[in-house]
Amino acid sequence: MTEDRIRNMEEFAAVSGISRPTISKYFHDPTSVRASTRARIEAALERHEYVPNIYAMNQNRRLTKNIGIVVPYLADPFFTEIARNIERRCIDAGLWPTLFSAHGQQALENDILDNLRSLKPAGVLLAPLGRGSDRAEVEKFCRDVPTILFDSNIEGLGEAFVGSDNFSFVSQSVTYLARTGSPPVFFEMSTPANPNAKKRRTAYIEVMESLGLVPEIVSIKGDGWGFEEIGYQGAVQFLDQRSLSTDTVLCSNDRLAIGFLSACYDKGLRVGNGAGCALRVAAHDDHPFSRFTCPALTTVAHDYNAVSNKVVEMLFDLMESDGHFAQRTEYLFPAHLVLRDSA
Amino acid sequence: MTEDRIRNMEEFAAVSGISRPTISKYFHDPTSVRASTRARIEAALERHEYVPNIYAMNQNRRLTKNIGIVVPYLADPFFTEIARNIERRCIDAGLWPTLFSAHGQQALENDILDNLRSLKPAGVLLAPLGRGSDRAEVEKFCRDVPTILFDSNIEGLGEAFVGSDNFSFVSQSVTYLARTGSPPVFFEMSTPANPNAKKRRTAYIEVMESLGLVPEIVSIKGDGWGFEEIGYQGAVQFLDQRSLSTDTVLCSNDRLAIGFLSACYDKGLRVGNGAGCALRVAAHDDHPFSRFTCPALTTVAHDYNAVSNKVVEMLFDLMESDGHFAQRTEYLFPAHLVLRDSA
DNA sequence: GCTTTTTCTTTACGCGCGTAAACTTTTTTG
DNA sequence: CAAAAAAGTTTACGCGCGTAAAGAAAAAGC
Repeated sequence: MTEDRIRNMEEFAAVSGISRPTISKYFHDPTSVRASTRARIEAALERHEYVPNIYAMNQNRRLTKNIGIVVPYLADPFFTEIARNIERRCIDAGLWPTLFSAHGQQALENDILDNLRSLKPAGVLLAPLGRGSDRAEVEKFCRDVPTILFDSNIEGLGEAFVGSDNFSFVSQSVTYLARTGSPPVFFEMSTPANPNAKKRRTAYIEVMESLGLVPEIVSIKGDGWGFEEIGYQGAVQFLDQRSLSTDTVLCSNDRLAIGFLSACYDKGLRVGNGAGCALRVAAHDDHPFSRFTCPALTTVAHDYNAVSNKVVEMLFDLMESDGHFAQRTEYLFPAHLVLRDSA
Repeated sequence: MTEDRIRNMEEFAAVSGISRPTISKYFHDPTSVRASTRARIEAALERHEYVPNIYAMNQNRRLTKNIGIVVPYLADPFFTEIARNIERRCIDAGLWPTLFSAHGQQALENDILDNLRSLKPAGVLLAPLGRGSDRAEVEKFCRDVPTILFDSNIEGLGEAFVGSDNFSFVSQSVTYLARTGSPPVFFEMSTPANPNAKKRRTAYIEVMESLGLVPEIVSIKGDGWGFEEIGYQGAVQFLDQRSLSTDTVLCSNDRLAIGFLSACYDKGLRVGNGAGCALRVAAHDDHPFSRFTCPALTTVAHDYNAVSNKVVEMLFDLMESDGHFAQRTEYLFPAHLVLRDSA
């Protein structure tokens, strides 16, 4: 590697023997120049280390290669996992993804959308806070920036929505539980941050009734994103105050169940299927830690791969459609039951 | 809000009645202009929505307001938590933090450092993979970009290091365990990714010997960042093959302990202090989920706040010192014992 | 070999803002 | 209130690159 440091595209054009506009084309899309030219550029690239200045590149380009990924709460391994998948696919496609977390706060979500605007992203993948989102702000953002919603749907916003089918979750857990023992009560937060929770409640009622069973819901108080703690406290109350009408509990999501199981353990209640077990507990999401609860949690799993694949596929379509689809579409993926020891 | 959309600083200068260079100064630092001028600018800002183009801003500026935060594995809630703290403080200081995760992979860590270079960050806060890092690459990066290391120290790299004092962790856990029951065996991965693990092992030996006890270490195989699974498998082997010489296990970190406890549960071994308990288990880190293990995990906690405060403080110092300290300093914060039910 | 098509070169301008210099206005100071 | 200091205005140039237009060169087609 020669020692003369290349300062800009002009200089690099000089040492490579190719004109600057052609170099510019190359960096925009290497396949857009003739193979022989490409070879010469890449040869020069190995001799003289040079990287174009992103700021100068993005300044005039109508479309950058930036992709914004926004999740509501990164401390939840569920989102970390899905974000990781999406990030990787974007990188592989030559894009520049940036991950943001609203940390459960509306103000932060709004700030992120503001910042994102000035990043001039080619597309944004947004998993909104849900109930906690500032609908007007999100709506304004979606008008200005090509956005695909995932995980939490906000009716009518964004160019498309990709997520899991909440009915599929609940129908599988409920039918399994009802088939193998007493029908479940539904354990949830009374004011869930996430719209999926409401859909799961509705689905629970529907499925129970279709089985000729009487739905029974336990709604616990609690705000914020500390679901495990909320589940724990709720379980303590629930187990203390209540003569159980059934021995089967279906939690709205795994994180509530983690707290619930912890409370059961502390109270000396054995959870599981076998003899000597006082309770069965199941939930939804297949949280990365659910395999390590005591006992291991029976749950219904997202199709992580299908969802993240589809999100990215939609993103690419969107970029090719100039940032706008003729029609807003919703894609819902079915879930699958994961049997472990807790139910 | 008037409807004429402002396209650039020139136009905004016109409608606000202030010259463009002054407007430019204002956006660089609002306090650098006279209060009366600031008021006029901010009044105009409310009438005409205008945000300067970051790309054009950063193009010529010697120093951007970008801050890079790099962690080895974002799916570990420990890093999510500390990243959240740091992000918030940067935002409050008017900086522009961007979070990256190497997802446990060296190639990705290198990619991130490459990208970060072209972001021209004013500073980078780097928690390296550790053993998995490409030392040469990180070293080159640190020469070009003002970097502060945290969590994992790599000797000599970066302008400073901020982390927790591993000796403090281990001395507290070991002395507590030895005082209240049998001395602990040390349960760890044989080839830990993180340098902290090695320091904890050394500290364990040292503390045990200083108490006149014989150190005993169980090293389990396993690669990658799925510590819970590794801990689970390790525990299964350990519990099967081994006649326990002691009933007390000290895990190198909480995530291993989560797996360990899960295995104990599956094997019907009761963990805790009371009568009827077969084992005591403790660990280090105070992972956000440790409160919900069965039983709740006794552990030694990082001083999250002190660490993230110090990291950011160092970052600000670094920016004021033109990106370079005369001397590399290491700051180690003591940990504190968190007593729960597992030991 | 000649024409057509593709690719590259030359030339030129603009993006939105940073910033330096010289000058003017406003504020502070004694 | 005059002088000094501080803050603002005008003017001008540059950053590194995108990109359009016109012409030259190379590749492809027949």
